[in-house]
Amino acid sequence: MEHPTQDEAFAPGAPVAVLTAEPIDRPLDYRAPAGGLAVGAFVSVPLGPRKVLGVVWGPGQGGYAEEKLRDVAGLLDLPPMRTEMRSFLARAADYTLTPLTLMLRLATRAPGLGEPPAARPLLRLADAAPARMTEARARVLKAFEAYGNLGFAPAELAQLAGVSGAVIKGLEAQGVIRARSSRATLPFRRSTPPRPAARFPPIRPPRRRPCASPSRRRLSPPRCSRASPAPARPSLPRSRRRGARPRPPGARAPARDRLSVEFLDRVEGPLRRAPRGMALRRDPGRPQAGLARGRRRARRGSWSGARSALFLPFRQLGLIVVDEEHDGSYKQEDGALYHARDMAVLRASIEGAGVVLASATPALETWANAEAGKYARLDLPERFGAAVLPHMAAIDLRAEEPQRGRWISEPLERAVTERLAAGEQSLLFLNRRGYAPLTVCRACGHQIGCENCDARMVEHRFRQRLVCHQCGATKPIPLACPSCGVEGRMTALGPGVERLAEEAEAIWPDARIAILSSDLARSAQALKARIDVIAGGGADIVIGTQLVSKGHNFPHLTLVGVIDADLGLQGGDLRAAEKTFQLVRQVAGPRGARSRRRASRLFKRTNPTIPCIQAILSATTRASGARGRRPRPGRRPSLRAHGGRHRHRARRAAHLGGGARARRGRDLLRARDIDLYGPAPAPIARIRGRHRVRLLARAPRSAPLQGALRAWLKAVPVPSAVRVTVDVDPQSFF
DNA sequence: AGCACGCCGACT
DNA sequence: GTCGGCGTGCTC
Repeated sequence: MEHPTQDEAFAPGAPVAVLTAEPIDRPLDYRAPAGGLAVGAFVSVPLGPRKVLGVVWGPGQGGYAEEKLRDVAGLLDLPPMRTEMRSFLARAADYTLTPLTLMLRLATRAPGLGEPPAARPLLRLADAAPARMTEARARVLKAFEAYGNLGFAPAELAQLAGVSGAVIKGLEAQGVIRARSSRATLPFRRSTPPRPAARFPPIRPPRRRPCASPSRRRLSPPRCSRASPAPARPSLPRSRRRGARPRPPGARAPARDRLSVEFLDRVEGPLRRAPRGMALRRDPGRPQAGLARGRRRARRGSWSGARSALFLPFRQLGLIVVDEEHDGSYKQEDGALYHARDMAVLRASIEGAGVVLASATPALETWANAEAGKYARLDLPERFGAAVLPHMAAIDLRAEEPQRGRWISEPLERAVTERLAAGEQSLLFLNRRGYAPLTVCRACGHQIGCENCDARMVEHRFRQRLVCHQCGATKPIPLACPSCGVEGRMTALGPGVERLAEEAEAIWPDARIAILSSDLARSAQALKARIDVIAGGGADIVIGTQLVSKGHNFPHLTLVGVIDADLGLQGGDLRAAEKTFQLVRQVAGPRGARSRRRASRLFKRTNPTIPCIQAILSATTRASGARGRRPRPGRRPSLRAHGGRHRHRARRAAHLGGGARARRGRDLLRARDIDLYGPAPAPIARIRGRHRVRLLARAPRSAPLQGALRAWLKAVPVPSAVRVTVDVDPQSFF
């Protein structure tokens, strides 16, 4: 959608298009109130029985009976959304094929904007049984069984149980579930205290300003006013200047003293024009406090934050730093499927700002962009974080296969024993939570799966339960086979970190062994504390999942053993190799610099000749593992269809790929050089009881991908119950 | 997010 | 026929 200029204004009574943050994928028309409106203004508008937040997006679109238009309810006391931000949201929505309203929601979710999340009490199970039991009601009760009677928001409960809101409402009306305000007493589901109720900004009466230009406030001068700031000074985020976060020795953020002249040249230009900066950090994985502060600060200066910081209303943005740009948590995986790194690049280009993508292990696409000359590559001076390059070796399991039921091979065992003797720390990395990924009956071969998902249940020995890693459902470990009834033959197959720890305890009974796995901590804080203790030398052998790579520094670590690194490389996930490479580098990378020890890494795998492993082993420069591994694959958007819980709908979802109209859709893509594969059942064809299929497209880099996909979505007969989501650049192909 | 509508199967 | 239960679509 074209944007009018910021100065565009609308007379009282004129139809204006207002974009709300509601799930309607276009702006709705309203009448400008007395006093008129400027484009970009934050307004409150009536929608059905409610009043919702919106942004004036342009002149009325028409197409809706003009006499039915309702009036804009009020003008919010906020600076209007700038043209750059509107344009950013529109282009981001366009690029990711996300409804524009969803993008607006991201930009307005910060506290201090938008409606207060109604402090509605949470629903808990009461003692009453429903008068009539139905399939849907049983699912709700089961959800309580699986997750505990913790209290859920209505929508949350509906989602967990896989039912519509109507079911929840019905049960509530019968007194089977009851609302009780207990938000604050929940032990760890919610880490934030209840929020104050009144957060809706006061609505001021419309101003008498007929068609004048919108309020162009004078900003108070920035607090640290320097004519020509050096990049590391006012431009870098406050948290960093405060030194709130200790930086690992291999830090990759621009450090003032060490930046190359070239870097200064490139960065100073934009900063001189617009001396404000934003730094994106990896997502901490829990709700961000302080976004309201971020909003206020962003208008005047700099801010650092996770993905959500992308949508803060900076003015005069000069530089965006994306720290650890390769990190997977920059990819938002539900709702709007965007990659924060790419959106940072987009935003910077709209704002005329510079971007620094910082990483010791760049993502493939970043590497390619640098190779292609689209990005300038800046290598930090070698001595900066220059660890002695760690020694790496592959263990060929064809020769060194451990005994059945064991996963620590001879050479790895010897290496760990050596480290133990030297008083150094070892890490055994295995990306599988729990004790064993598979529980089978030795009598009949039956495997225990989740009832709601087509996934196998994972044994968690500490919890003494089987857990579904897709939906979280749990059940006790059965003694007798649920299929054939034979007792005592249920067997745990395959390794998880818990089982690996068991093996390690048997081998090294005197060593201090610690497991680092996200499900073994009660809260994010507890987890952090635990990691700190372990990293500080509290364990001799650390057994961990990918959690260990999340930016933690293990100064005593000198050995990393990757258990079954090859498993991830042979699955359907084409990025697995890249991820493994990055992970190992992150964990054992230049961080050893401080201790000046040589870190060695051992790959335990069956076939060390696979190119990725070769690349990792021969890595002599920071990113060479990414070099020359395979030709650029072009772009591979993934399309997923959720068919709902009914099998016939799932089947209809699957027919997205067949039929006459679908064939026309396929031709439409092929005409633009885009191939469509599938549909195939998703690797886990059912999650939470919902069936899913997936299609994979392959497009050359030059193809007009978004337009083609949009046309395809229009041409293909998508049944109403089927939801299709498109991920333009998926991180994994699931 | 909340409500109205209309479909469907169970019961009168 | 009717009614309760449920998913779906609409909201300017």
